[in-house]
Amino acid sequence: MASQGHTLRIDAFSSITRILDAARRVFATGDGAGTLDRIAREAGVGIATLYRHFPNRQTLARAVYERIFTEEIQPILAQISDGDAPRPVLLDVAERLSDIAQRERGLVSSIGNLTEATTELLQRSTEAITPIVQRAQQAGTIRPDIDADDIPHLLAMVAAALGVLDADRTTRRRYLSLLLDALNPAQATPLPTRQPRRPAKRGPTRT
Amino acid sequence: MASQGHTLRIDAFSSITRILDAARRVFATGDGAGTLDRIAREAGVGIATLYRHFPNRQTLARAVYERIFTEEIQPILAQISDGDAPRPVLLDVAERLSDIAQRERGLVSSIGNLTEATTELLQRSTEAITPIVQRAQQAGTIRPDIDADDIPHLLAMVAAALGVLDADRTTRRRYLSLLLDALNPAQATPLPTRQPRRPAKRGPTRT
DNA sequence: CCGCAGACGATAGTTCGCTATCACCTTGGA
DNA sequence: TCCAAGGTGATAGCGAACTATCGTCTGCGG
Repeated sequence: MASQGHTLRIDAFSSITRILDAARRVFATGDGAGTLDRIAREAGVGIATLYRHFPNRQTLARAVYERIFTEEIQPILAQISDGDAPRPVLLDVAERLSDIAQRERGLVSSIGNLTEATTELLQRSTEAITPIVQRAQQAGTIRPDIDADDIPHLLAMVAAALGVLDADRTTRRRYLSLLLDALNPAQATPLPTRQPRRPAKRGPTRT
Repeated sequence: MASQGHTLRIDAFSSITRILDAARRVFATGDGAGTLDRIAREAGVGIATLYRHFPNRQTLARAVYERIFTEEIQPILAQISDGDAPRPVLLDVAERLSDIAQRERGLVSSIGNLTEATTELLQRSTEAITPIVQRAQQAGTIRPDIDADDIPHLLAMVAAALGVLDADRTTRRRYLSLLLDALNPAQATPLPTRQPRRPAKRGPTRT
């Protein structure tokens, strides 16, 4: 991993970067069954180097996820201004998180617990989230008994579940809307309508 | 697995049962790293027999989960009478599901996507869930734009997230309460108060 | 009660995640 | 400029998930 006990030597930094790039490509290809050996080869490093920086597959996957998060989600949180209404911002974040989960199937299957990983990443942005929650509460658009620390959990929970559900956009909107209504029961809005259904399965029986 | 194309021979049925029992014990022991080899040994069957019935670890884990679900959750759903208020029933189900997830760590880590697995199991009980939702909607305690088919997704999502969160009972109550408020914004109740926080983590940087 | 479909255990083999070792090369501070 | 701290690739090895094969045994329908 890249917890800098001190500064990284530039060769190590370069290895890590190339491994992450290769891992992102390989995880995105196929169903996520790509071997670590292949990632090392595509990165142009030895397998030992890969393991030196990322002790196991899950750690590597989470590091890739962190990168994607930093690119796609952080900027949204960073650019919140005082004028923004909280509801669209939260909805945007949740929607993009579920986009990522839906798009990066292979990656997600190597991450392990997606909800947990997402929660941790969102918690680093507490400074960005806290003020918008507070403003919304003063404006009465988020119930007062919600704590800013709840938001990462709630967003991660919904986004992870929706991402893996491979739900269409309408269904996702539906559940996101429900979440936001939960945050603000006083101003609940009608839910988008539902889609069809799927079949059921079998259990072990004898007769 | 045990999709009966026809009837199971009793020796096969016995093997499956013993494998499931052993798997449950082994998954419950330690962190869930127990080998399939050990499960086969404890079940008193050959490893080939295990693989014959359960093509991989995840399938086996889900079969064990299905059993636990059948024992602990199905009865609750089956015993719903017309007099029961929906809120406590849904809360009870969600709470017990998250109990299971919290208790069966090792099992859960082999299941893969817990939300998905739980949703599928709950969907088999649609017949039990539909009427209580309808009654509640007539009574005005569940918003009319919720569909009974939403309930499995919502319960599974919350229960899976809470189970893995290793949250204390208060925190879990808090989020469950929030879910129920989402179902019925008109009668939202105050949330239980929050607990402390945890630290943050490091990202890969160079300097 | 007989025959056979089909379930069984043993065993061998492949792949992949992960650990360990080691001689060699690069970086960056002194 | 030098040199040691530490990063690097190659390689060997282990354990576990899974696949495949095969000769044997047994439940059960006829």
